[in-house]
Amino acid sequence: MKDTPPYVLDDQIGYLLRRVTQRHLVIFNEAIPEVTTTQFAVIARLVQLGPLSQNLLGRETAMDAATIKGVVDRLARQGLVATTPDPDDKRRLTVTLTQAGADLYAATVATALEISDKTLSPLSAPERASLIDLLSKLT
Amino acid sequence: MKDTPPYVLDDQIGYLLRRVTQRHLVIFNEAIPEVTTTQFAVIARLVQLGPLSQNLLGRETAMDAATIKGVVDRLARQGLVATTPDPDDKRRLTVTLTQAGADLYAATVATALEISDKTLSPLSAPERASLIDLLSKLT
DNA sequence: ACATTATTGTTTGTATGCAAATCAGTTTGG
DNA sequence: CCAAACTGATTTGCATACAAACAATAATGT
Repeated sequence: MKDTPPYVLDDQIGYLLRRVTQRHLVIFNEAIPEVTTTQFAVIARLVQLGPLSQNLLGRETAMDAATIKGVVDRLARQGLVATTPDPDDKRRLTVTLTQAGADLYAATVATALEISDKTLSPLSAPERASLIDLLSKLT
Repeated sequence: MKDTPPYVLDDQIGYLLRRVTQRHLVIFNEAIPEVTTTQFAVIARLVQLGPLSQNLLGRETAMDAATIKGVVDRLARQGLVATTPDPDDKRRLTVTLTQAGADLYAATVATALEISDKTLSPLSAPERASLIDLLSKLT
């Protein structure tokens, strides 16, 4: 008859994820204060995939419809994206990157890579690759 | 002269952390709908450390003063913790686990461990240990 | 003793993030 | 064809999460 293992908060995957995320957000915000990590993810997807409907953009960036709406609204307020109605489907709202959005991406993408590097800086190169690989499997 | 590596959103540590966290929150919420992950972390710390001042409790659970206040308020509303003024330091608010809070912890801690397991279920045992170890280094 | 500094807690504002309800528009099956 | 099912977008409500400003209290140094 085995004992239940003790519950050590600091070793739980959820708690570790939260703390590492916190550290990453600080690093990101110091390096690119103009936008948040989620906003940058949206911009990166628009660069990669071109204009998308709002909900599809949300799915491509792992945000539900309510969340992506808020993010797109704030990006639009900053002039980084624009929304236009879709003539083929009157329900759809097409989200497009503006020139200002494209410029911001061009100006910050190298920094974004440095941010990822800095977040992983306590790890060796093989450890970094291993962590990315392991996290990818948990998606 | 080297090329800048391409920016692949899906390989960025921040994006992966967000997605894995999302998956974990779903698993947690299905298994223990009574409280959130952060609320459970607070309860676990109170079990481990006993009554603490609100801000110290926040530091022990990686939440700033504003965040821990909200979490404590919601736990108190559910009757899982209670707050009492500290006679020795009139600024301090001591947060104590109630009997209901202790009961909930006792009833759910085994499930909480299963949640961590389920979150890590796509990984082998050595991979799980490796991931926990790598994440711990990024705190 | 007392002015400076630090700490504790609160409040406001902004930004995710999800659930659930709702409305408009589109697709599909019989 | 047309009712039913589905999809896109919006809104509300709740729960983190942090920044900044504030008031009350405590600790510190001279």
